[in-house]
Amino acid sequence: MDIRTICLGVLTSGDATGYEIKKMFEEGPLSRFYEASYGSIYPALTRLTEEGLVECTELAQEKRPDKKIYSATPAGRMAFADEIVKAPSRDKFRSEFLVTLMFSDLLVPRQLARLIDDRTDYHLAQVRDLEEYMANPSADAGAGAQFAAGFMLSLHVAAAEYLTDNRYLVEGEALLPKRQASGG
Amino acid sequence: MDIRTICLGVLTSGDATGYEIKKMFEEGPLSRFYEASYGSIYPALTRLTEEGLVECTELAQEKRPDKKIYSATPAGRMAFADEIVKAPSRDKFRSEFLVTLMFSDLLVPRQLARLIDDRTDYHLAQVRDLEEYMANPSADAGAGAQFAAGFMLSLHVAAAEYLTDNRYLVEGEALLPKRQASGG
DNA sequence: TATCCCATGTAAAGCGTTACATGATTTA
DNA sequence: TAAATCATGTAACGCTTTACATGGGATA
Repeated sequence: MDIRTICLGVLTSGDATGYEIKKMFEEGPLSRFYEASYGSIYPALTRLTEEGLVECTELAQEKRPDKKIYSATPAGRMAFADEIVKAPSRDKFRSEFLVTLMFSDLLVPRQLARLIDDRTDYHLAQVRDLEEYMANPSADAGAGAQFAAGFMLSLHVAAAEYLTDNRYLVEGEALLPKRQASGG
Repeated sequence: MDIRTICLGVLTSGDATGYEIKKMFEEGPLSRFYEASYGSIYPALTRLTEEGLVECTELAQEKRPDKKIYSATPAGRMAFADEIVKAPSRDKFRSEFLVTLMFSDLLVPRQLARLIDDRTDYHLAQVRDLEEYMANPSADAGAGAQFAAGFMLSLHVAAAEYLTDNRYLVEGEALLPKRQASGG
């Protein structure tokens, strides 16, 4: 599913400008499992308009570019409904952190400890954010958004716990490479 | 970190052909958090060779293309060591599944149930695979590879559990949209 | 006899980001 | 006075996939 389709889906739930859609990719549940830049959002909206899947109402503003408010057309709603019933593709996950850990024997103990500390803090920060979100869900958040947020929350909890409980597996080796080799 | 750098890292741990490197991206721990096709691997190896970071020994074979065995040079090892100490970029995670769930009100209950069933099965299959890997680690697997596999295992366990325990949150709404709206 | 495994590689196309261009208003 | 917010958009570049090209041997 490309950014264009996600934009269409967002507009199916309510009118928005390109700027506001960018915000949704930066904050809120969507930001946890999708990213998009202006360079993909604005061209997507232009193309969706050309294809008749969304409509654009321009709102004149002084000292600023006109605000372009997009909304899904009936054709757009149908096109998105057709997309959403398709089987979703596999999750794409790419982790430089885990690659780095696979080669952690090239790091000195202090670097490795710092790496794992930082990553643990990151997951815990996500946990805090998501718990706050779950406690005070935004008004427009449906059951799906909350479910997705809860899903991500459980992953971040698991990640932080795993790192805390198992870091010794790599740190032990980093601390004692010579000793282990000669101690057998 | 691009595919080229990962290839260099793999060759730092042992000689391999392009075909074998592709296998590592399809099986083993690396496959759980990185993907790569021949179209990126072969050009990467060519470029690494041009830059003097890897060396190539051709092994003549009958009725098959010559096997090209690549190995990291001292310069390559140093270049990779420099890369690996850099702070890894944030994990990239993109989930069409979660996007679909955010719009689950557009699905009929049977479609939604099927979607969640399939995804739960997928995570449980990954759990089985990873548990088997952890029980019988391949000979070349270092502590880092096992740590990474354990990390992914804990994520898949958490995902499967979350789906099982919380699917009612979205399925309840899909089953009773009219009733809830009129039930005050 | 069909499919998978081995083994290499290229060209085109897709999808996206980054950096640039513009500029007033509010907040720290 | 520096930075963030609002607000749009384009062009160049980067990275990767997909599809193509080639073809024998082993396995089911």
